[in-house]
Amino acid sequence: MPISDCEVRDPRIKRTRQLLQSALRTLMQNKSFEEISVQDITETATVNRATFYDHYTDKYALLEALVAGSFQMLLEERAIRYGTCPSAAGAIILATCDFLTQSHSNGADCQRQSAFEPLVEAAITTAIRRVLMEGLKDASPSSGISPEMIATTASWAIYGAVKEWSKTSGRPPAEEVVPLILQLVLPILQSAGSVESQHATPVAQS
Amino acid sequence: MPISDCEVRDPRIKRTRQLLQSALRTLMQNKSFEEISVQDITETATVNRATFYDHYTDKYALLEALVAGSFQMLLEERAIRYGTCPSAAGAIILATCDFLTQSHSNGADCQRQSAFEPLVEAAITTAIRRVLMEGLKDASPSSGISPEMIATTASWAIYGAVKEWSKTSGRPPAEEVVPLILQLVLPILQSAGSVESQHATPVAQS
DNA sequence: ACGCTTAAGCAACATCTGTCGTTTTACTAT
DNA sequence: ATAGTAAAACGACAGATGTTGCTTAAGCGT
Repeated sequence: MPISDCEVRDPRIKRTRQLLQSALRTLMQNKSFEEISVQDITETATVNRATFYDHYTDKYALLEALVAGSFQMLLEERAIRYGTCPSAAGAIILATCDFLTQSHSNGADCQRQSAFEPLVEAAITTAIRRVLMEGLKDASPSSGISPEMIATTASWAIYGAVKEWSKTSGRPPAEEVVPLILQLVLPILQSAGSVESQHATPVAQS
Repeated sequence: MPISDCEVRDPRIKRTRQLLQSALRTLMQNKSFEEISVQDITETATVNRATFYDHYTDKYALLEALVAGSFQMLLEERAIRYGTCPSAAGAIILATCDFLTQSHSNGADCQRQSAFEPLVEAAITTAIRRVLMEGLKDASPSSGISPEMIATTASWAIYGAVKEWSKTSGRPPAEEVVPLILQLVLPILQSAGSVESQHATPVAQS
């Protein structure tokens, strides 16, 4: 039975999971995710196959953990916290752009891989939501909309927008779309009855 | 090689896919998706197992087709088109609410099913995006944001919001959240430089 | 009605999966 | 240091997967 991922004291567990995750990382540089078997993973990780199932229910769970961890780390590296204010939200959007383009160019062709992309999506939106919630937990729900609802909606909107951008062929650089996406997402965040958002904030550029 | 799904002339193909999809439907009333094997599906569909792979790469692809088709049908039943205006957007949100609660109560316990939910999400956002695009294709991109970007962002925001609502334990009835979600999503849609959206439209209820 | 085309049925295959029980080894607390 | 705890290795299992080559039969155009 897989134990929650962060509160791991035992170094053996940490080691094994690390091995499995980096093994998957390595393999995905050559094969597409769907072509990789649990056998492949445990083999290159030098871990017994049965041990794999002590940690993850299947390879999809491993992928989810890998992506969630990587993205979480990226956010922390950039010291992104309390994501409500425009600058923080912009930083989150930029990070998502970087992460997606990076894993897109990762050799793992993102053709029609039935279950691959949807899983990544879930991992990323969850991480974004977490950061946004930090910045919303002290906001009064003046609009009748719960902070959870706002955080979830905003996180999905961000991921959707970035995904749309990342799959555009002749896409502009990330720094250029970030303000555009921000323009779409800010109204959502400002629906939280925060201290200074009672006016409409039209953003009207151009 | 699975052929695109709607342009099917041959009645044999239509028949087989129908059998497979309704077989999955039936089985999901008792077992969770992860517990269902391709064997189970083909068995209850009275279709040869090898034939399954002539139509879908795996059971996840079948699920995706099933969900996409069902949701699409729901939208068409309600005659939802050109989803940009508030009333149409509200109808889309309500439909999503209904669809999610329905499939949630479907006996398929939505515990930690690694790849199940994420896949459903992809199918639904795609369908929502399609409807939204119909209403945006004639909107001038005055804000520098492409209609595709707006449609994608809005569709993800909608799905995220509805999902958050549907997993809330003591949730209000659907009719009650629709206007709230609408309030979050409308600003996105109105970022398209449509004919009559230059004013802020604050919606300010309560 | 007839023949061409193509889907579906069928059997068999190597491989992968998920699980179990047992043994061995590594960490933790005292 | 040592005993107790828990993870990892190992071998083996029934079952599911995805693919292949071949045969049967249903749909389509003439």
